[in-house]
This record gives sequence, C-alpha cells and structure tokens, in this order.
Amino acid sequence: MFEPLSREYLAAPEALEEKVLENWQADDLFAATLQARKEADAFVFYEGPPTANGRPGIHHVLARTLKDSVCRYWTMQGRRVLRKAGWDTHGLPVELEVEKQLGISGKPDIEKHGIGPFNEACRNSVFTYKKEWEELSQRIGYQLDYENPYVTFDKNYVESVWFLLSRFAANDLLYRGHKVLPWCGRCGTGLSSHEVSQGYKDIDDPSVWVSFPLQNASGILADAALVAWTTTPWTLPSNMGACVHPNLEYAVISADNRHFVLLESKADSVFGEGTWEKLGTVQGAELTGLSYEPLFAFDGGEVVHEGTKRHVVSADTFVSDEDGTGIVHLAPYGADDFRIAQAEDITALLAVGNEGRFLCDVADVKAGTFFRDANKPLAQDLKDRGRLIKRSQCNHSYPHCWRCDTPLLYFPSPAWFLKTTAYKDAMVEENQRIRWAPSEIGEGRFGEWLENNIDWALSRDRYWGSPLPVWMCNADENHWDCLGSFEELADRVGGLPTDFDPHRPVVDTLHYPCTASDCTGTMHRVPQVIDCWFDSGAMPLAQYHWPFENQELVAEQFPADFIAEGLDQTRGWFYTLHAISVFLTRVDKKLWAENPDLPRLTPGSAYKSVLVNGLLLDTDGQKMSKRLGNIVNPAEAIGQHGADAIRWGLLAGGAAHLSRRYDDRALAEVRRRVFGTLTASYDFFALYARTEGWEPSADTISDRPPLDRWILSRTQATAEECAQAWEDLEPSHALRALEGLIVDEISNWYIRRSRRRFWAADDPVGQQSAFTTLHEVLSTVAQLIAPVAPFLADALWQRLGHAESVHLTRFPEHSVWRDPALESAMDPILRASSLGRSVRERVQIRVRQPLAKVLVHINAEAKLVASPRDYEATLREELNVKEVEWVEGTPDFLQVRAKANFKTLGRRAGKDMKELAAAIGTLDRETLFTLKGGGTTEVTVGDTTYALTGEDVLMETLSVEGLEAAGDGKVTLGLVTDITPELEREGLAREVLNRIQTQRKESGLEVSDRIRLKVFADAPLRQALQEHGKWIADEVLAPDGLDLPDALPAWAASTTDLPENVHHWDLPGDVGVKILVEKA
RNA sequence: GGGCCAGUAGCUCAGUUGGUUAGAGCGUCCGCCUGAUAAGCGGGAGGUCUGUGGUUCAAAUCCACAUUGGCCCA
Repeated sequence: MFEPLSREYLAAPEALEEKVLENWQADDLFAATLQARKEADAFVFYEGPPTANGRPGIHHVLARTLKDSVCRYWTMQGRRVLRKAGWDTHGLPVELEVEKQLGISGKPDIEKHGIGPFNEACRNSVFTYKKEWEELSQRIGYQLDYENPYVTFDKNYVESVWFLLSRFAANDLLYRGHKVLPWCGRCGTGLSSHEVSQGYKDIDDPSVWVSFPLQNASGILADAALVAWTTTPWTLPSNMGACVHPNLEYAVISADNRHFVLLESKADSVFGEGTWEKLGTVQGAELTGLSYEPLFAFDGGEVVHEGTKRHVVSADTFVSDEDGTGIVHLAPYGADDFRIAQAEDITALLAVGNEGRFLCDVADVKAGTFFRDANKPLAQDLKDRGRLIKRSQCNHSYPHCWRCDTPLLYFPSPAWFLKTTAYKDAMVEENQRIRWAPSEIGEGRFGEWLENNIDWALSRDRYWGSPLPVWMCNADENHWDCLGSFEELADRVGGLPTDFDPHRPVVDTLHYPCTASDCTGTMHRVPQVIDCWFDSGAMPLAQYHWPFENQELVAEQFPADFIAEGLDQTRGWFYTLHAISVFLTRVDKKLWAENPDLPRLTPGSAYKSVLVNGLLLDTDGQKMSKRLGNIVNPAEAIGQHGADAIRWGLLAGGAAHLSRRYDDRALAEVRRRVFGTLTASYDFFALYARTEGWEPSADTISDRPPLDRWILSRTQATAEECAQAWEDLEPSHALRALEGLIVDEISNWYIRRSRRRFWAADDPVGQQSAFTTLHEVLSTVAQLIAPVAPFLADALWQRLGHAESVHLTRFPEHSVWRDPALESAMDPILRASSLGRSVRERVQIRVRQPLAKVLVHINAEAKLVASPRDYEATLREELNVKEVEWVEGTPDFLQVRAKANFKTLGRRAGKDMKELAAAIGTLDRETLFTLKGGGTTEVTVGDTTYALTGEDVLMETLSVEGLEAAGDGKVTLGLVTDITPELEREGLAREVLNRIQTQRKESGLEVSDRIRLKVFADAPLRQALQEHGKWIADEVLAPDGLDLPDALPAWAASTTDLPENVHHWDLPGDVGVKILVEKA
C-alpha cells in the first residue's frame, strides 16, 4: 500500500495511463458503471456522430473531453448515462474521397463506373478511419459504447429516416420546388459551397447597362426607363422582373433626350458627367407594381415557376446601392431572384437549361449555344434595338468547376423541401427552453437563424446517401408517394429482394403502378438522396430504429439532457436535431392521435442543454490546417503529456465557447504545477504513512485540530463549487477551484504547516488526525478530478488503498466537513503570514531567525464568527516568532484611516459622493471610534449635511507605530525585531540544524534513518549548541545526542581536506562550523 | 452585406448583480525554505482594462459608434 506515484507519473504519464486503461478494459469498467446504475434515473446524452472518413485531430480531443467529463460527472452523481457511439457515414465528402480512390471524377464518371460498385466503395471507405477514431477515443478515456454504435447507412437507420420523412409528407410539409445552386453545365451537377470556393478564377466579362422602358407609368415617370446593370447578358432573355430597394431614393433624369430612372449617385458613371439633368426623385416603393417592355421576344424555354405576372417591378431589401444602378434585373439564375419570383408570383422562365446551353433561339443566338458565348451577340442585338445604354468590360473573379474548369452558372434545380417555415414559431419557442452554454449563442446565433428560417432544401442529386423515399408517377408528376417503411414499400412492389438494402441503385429498380384513380402511370423513385444532415438530425430516433423497435427506450431517452459540439454545428446538427424533433413531437399531431399505443415523446426540442465549444487554434492563434502544417497530432501530444494533462489543459484553458490555443507550454505547466503538486502531496503522505506504518481505519477522529477541520471544510467547499460548475456547464470553473485547492490549500498551506505532525511521535492523537485528514482529503480530490483526469484519479485513488475504481464511486459530498466560519477565520492568518514575510524581507531578517513577538490586529470589519486564534500555533511557526499578541480594539499605536462605504452612501449622496468620500477620508480618530462604537456624526458637503453611522464608514488599519509593520487594510501586523543574544543563539542553532539536515539528505539517508552526529565549532557557536543540542539531536534523529568535542582536531583549521562525512559550512555572521553526519 | 463572439500585465487567461486598492499562472528581478529535494515558497517590478463618446455620484463591467481578430451565414 501507498507506493510512490510522483516520479513514475511525471516521468512517463503515458505509461501509467496505459496501465490504468488496461485495467479498465480488463474489468470492463464502463459496463460496470452502467450495471451499477441499472435502476437509476437516466441522464440522457447524445453523441454527435463524427464523419469517419477523416483522421481525428486534436480539436476532436477537446470536444470529446467536454462530452466525456460532463457524462462522467453525472455518472458519479448516480445517473445512468447511456452513451451510444455513432458514425455519420453518408454525404458528399465520402463520395469525393472515393472518387479520388477510384481515379474518377464527376457524375458521368460515377455512372459509367456504376452506382452499385461506387456506393459499395463508399460503404467500405467509411470505416477506413473508424479504428483510428475508436483507439484515440479510448486512449483519451472517452467512455462510449463502441460495441453498438449507430451507423447512418445501416438499413434500420435509413428506415427510421424514411419514417420521419413520411411524417413530414403526411403533414403536407414535404414539397417539390427549385433550389438555385452553383451548377456545372458540363458535369450536370450542383456544387457545394466548399467545392465552389476551390474554383474561383479571374475572367473578363461584359458589363452592360440596359433599359426597361416603363409602361403605363404616369407623372414624372411617364416615358421613363429603368436602368439595370449586369455582367451576365446571357441571363437577360430570362429576365422576369426588375427589383428596387423600397427605401432608396431614385433619380429621374434626362439624358440623350430620353428619361431614365436610377440612383443619382450612379448617373455620372453611366451617362458621363454633365450630360444629364435631374428631373426629380422617386422612392423605390413607388416603383413597385409598374410593368415594362420585355427585353427579348422568343418562344420556348422552360418554365420553372408558374406565376401570374411577368416583367414587373418589385422591391426587396437585398438590393444594394453599391454596385450597379440600384435596380436589379431579375432572372431565375439567382437565389434572391428566385425567392422574389415565388413571393411575388412572377413566372420564371429559363432560356438556358441545365447543360448550360440555350434551349431555344433568342435573337441571333441559336438553341444549343453555350451560355457565355451568347453574351456578345445578345449585347449587340440590344444595342441595335436601342436598349443597350452602355457597355464595357470587367475583370472579376468568377467560379469555375473544380473538376472540369467550366465556368459555373447558378441554376434553379428541382429539389425537395421541408416546409420548416410552417412551424418556425414552435421552433423559436422551444429554443427558449434550451439551456445554451454560453447563452448568447442560443439567443443570438441560433435564435437569429431560427427567426430567419427558410425551408430546408432536403434533396441532393447524389448517390451515396439515404435515398429519398419518394416514388413519382411517370404519367403525372403530381402523383407521388412518400413511403415510411420497408414494409410499405414491399406491399407496393410485391415483396423486396432478399437482404434488401435501401441504397441506390437497387432501390431505384423498384416500381409499382400509380394508385391515383384513372391513372395508368408507373411509380418510379425520384433520383435524389437525402441531405445527410437529416440523417444526423434524426439520430435521437433512428439510433434505436424507432418507431419500429425500442419504443419504450426512446421514450425514456428523449430528449437529451445534454449534448456538446463545436460552434460550427449551430446551423448544422443543433438545427437539424431541433427541426426534426420539434416537428415530430409538436407539429405532427396526427401521429400521436392515430397511434395511441406509441409511447409519447416529450414535446419539444431534442436536447435540454447544449455546451458549445469554440475553435482550437495553434500556439500562435492560427487556425490549424494541413496547408500551414501546424496540425497537432493527438497521439504525439498524448505521448508527450499524457491524456489527462491534455484533457485538463484544454478544459482549463478558458471558457469553453471561446477559441483557444493549443499550447505545449501550458500543458507542461499543468503537468508540473497541478499534477506534479498533487502527486508530490500524495508522495509526502505515502512516505510517512509507510514509515510510520499508518493504515486507514474506520475509527472517527472526534477532536481534530482546527487546521485539519479547515482543510476538510475547504475540500468540501471545493466539491460544492465543482458540482455547481458542472451543472452550469462551466468546466473551467471547476478546474480553477480544484487547482486552488490542490496547489494553494493542500500543498502550500495544509501540508506545509502540518509536516511535523506526520512524524511527531510525542503527539499520537495529532498524528493520527493528520494522517486521517490528509488521506480523506486526497481521496476526495481523486474523486473530484475524476471527470477530467480519469487516469490519474484512478491511479491515485487505488494507491490510497481503495479497492474498486474511483469511477464507480459517487461524487463526494461531505456536508459535515463544512464549516464556513472556520474557513473565513483562516483568511486573516494567511494575510498575516504574507505581511509578516513581507516585513522580514524588508528588514532583512531571515525566517530561520526566531523573533520574540508579533502583534496582529484584525479589522473589526471582518466580523469573524470563528476566531483566528485557533490557528495561533500555525501563525507562530510560519513566522517563527515566540509569541503572537492579538491586539484588541484600536489602540493608539495603530494608524487608522477612514474610507467611505460607496455601497451605502452612493445612492444617498449622488453628485456629492466624491466630495463626501474625501471628507470622510479626513475624519479624525475620535470621530471614527464614535461611529464604530454605534454613534453618529454629521458631515456637510456643499449645502447638504449627511448623517453618518458606523455602516457608512470603513475603517482600515495601516501600520503600527514604533514597530516594523505592514497592513493591507484588513490585517495589520507589527513585528518586534529586537534580537536578543538568546534569540540569536537559537537562530544559530537552527542554522546548524538546517546544515545537518542538508547533509543527511546529501548522504542519501532515509528520513527514518538514525545518525551519529559530531559538530566542531568555535566559542560563540558552542554556547548555542550546548543550549540547543538536545533539541537538535531529537530533530535530526541522533539518538546518541549531539557530540560537541572540546578539542578541535588538526584539520579543523582547514575548509578542505576534511575526513569522510565531514562538511564545512559558513553560517551567517562569519561563523564557520564542521559537521560529521553518518548512519548510526 | 448580416449575425454572434473576443480584445484586460511581456505571454496565456480570471474578473460574479456597476462600488473602495483590477487578479492568477508563466516570464522577469530579488529573496527564502526544505524531514516533499532533478521539487517548492515568498516579495517586488510590470496595467491609459483596444479607441472615442454616452448613461451614472461611480464603468473593465451598461449603451452607441469605431477599430482589430475569430467563427457562421450570404
């Protein structure tokens, strides 16, 4: 029992941690904690599924540590915390990775390769890094059930996703529409914003200003034409409207004998300075509803939105006054344009199709022309017809396809939407019930996002994803079904293939006759797959194949008490979880009405609290990226510092939501300062427990000294702070409190001031109390650090002699230890110690030199319940004084100062406060004492007289006349610095004692070894040693006493060439001494 | 362009509802202790709390604007 820990741990944290890990795995600790809490209340946690097609980085260690620590805390609070691992397996990143592996690129390549083999490759690639993730997670102590993870491509998972989607459809919240996407006409595919950002290039484009002559306008606008600007003349045939800003003021001008409307500030650049004349102004809002002459007349094209209007003016705030003319030409090739068309019911017609080519002849442009090649002829045509006002070239950066380098167009592509805007209010309301840490994200970032909610574009024109379970009739596109289970599909198609897997392409081969009456069409699945964010958002239900299985379990495990992810998930997982759950539990009333046996899920969001963590930057505050080469390899970091130090360092390094830096130096400091101090404290305890043969016993110690009760109280206070911090989702607060307890209170104060008691054979009761107390304190600390430093906690716990793992214990709660009065009484002692050392420093008297007396005065304001006098012995030893004199009242030799109490006076005094404070500062001693004695006084400032009571004035004591003194306002201390010959001799004796101990240590003696001791000294020292020899001998374990020979040997004159085991020392005051220390 | 966050000592960060002298660690200077010893401790020095304006008797804290950086979304 009580083997040392410090050296072993600090030298190689990794080795110790791996040993601990092996034990956990051998005992299946995670299963054991769950087993022990089988009947306990659940604390529900959802694991946000990582994408398993990339290596885990150090930032994942941060997120996983946060999750793990909170879950461990609640487990220690006795809750049953299931932690099902999960993997996000679908989506574009997987496809791109596989394309690279297969050496193909783009949709045509994939289809040539075959969707079947392609998807098979995707499925296999997903787990390339799974093992690495699992190993890292385990190595950092992230407790998670890896045996039964949820996997989003699993057929059961997909079936749950289908079910959820069918519920949206059943509530008429699934609809077909168009989504404007960056689009490559050659590849025939939409691109994600990430892909687009990889392909910007500078190219030249025409820049044209065209006119829209108003029709049926009156007044100043009669015969005027709007001026619009574009760099994409190819979109002009598809022009469907013009848009202005409702609140901008537009000028009506005359130029070239015609009238135009545009922003006045832009007229010079379009028409040239001095060539135009302002006729008047008009508000944007006044232009709305007017119609104008279309730019082109042609037949054909594709209608993508059937509306009641065309070529009209509308107003919207997206119009800016910076570029162009303040009047925007609307065509379906823009997201804002498309949105306005839908809102204003404007018909949207495409002249350019999804291959990037014209669908019909327009002016001189033939059908089939590539869109950019039409710019010139169209501009020429407009010029010929007088509709082109100005033309120039502009060079700008334009997105290109990263695969084939073709310029992209924005294209309204058919897509399926979830009508989330229909229940936006419910989402906003439920968001207010979520506890966000930090709260600003819930109100701000997430709240804003919900307020500006737009319908969820759900479909993706891709291959590797949950297939959209919509079957559509080939005769009438208005006939479509959204299927909600494999059984339903089997019923329709007359049975499913054996080992049915719902992925493409097999699912695409399943057809059935249209069920609409009088329709002879066939139902085919639509080609799209589902946005993989829907997969992950469905996780609370789909992870348990709900509602097909586990109905009761899901009812218990919904919603989550806690989730935690990075800030980047605000509009990702945090949103999709919320959107799906609010819909299912609040909007879908039919489901619950029609299925009374289905256990009800608590209405609301999918999570009650969420801890958001910020970015992890490198040491210089730079974002970690492969390009910069500043990625921290987690395995290397763990090898260097150990997982616990990294966990601690990452969590302590600032508020969780702030971006913080990964700093090797900070981690090294955690190891040294926190873990080093803790393990050294344990080693101190263990050393003397072994030496003295101490063992823990069940006996209670009835009468512990105040210092022991103090540290117990502080430990319990810290436990309470930690519990509060975990419940507030503020891990760094818990760690700060623990660091203070470990470093300042246990090590630097309690142990430092208690050391002697551990070997004090003359006080067995005190010794027993010291051992028991420190054992209890260290055990409690092991439990308190367990959520964050699980390895060290367990190693420490077990070395302290506890049988089972610390992780099976309950979070410490020893309310009987708590004694706030005792705690506050220590404060003046700590202050007095600090002041005393400060004075000694100033007067240059080292601590080893005993002094006769210290005077201590504690400000009456402190109003202490318990008396600091309980700690008098502690203070005496700390300051090395013979006597502490507690000064009562406020004797004349104390200098006092009055200060205004701003809190009580501020409101009363108002503007006079400043002067009043100054006046109070000058109050004399006598008045002060009157006040403090319960009397009152009056102070006049300006015209107002203020009646003051003792409460309004704070009295500080500053120094002591006639003594070397110091004060901090609350405690004043005066040191009697006269050194009598007697004290001087004791000081010298202490110097000798110190040298002997040093010699002991240098000779490699154990602390309990007995020694033989001989001291060779001259006259002045001899007297000191004769007086204190017995005491010295006792202290240094010299059973034969201190041998002080009268006659000095010949070598005593030299300081070199000394016999073995003899050292020469120079003591203060030019005193030399030679000491022999050898093992007895 | 919109939203959110941050800017405090040379560095990394605390700072509770506005209140008296803005704290800690690292680094630096000086010193000390040691029956925890390849550790440890104390005492100094070091701050226009990003800037400007405002509210207030009183602002690091509340408000506005600006500025720098970060993230998300356009």
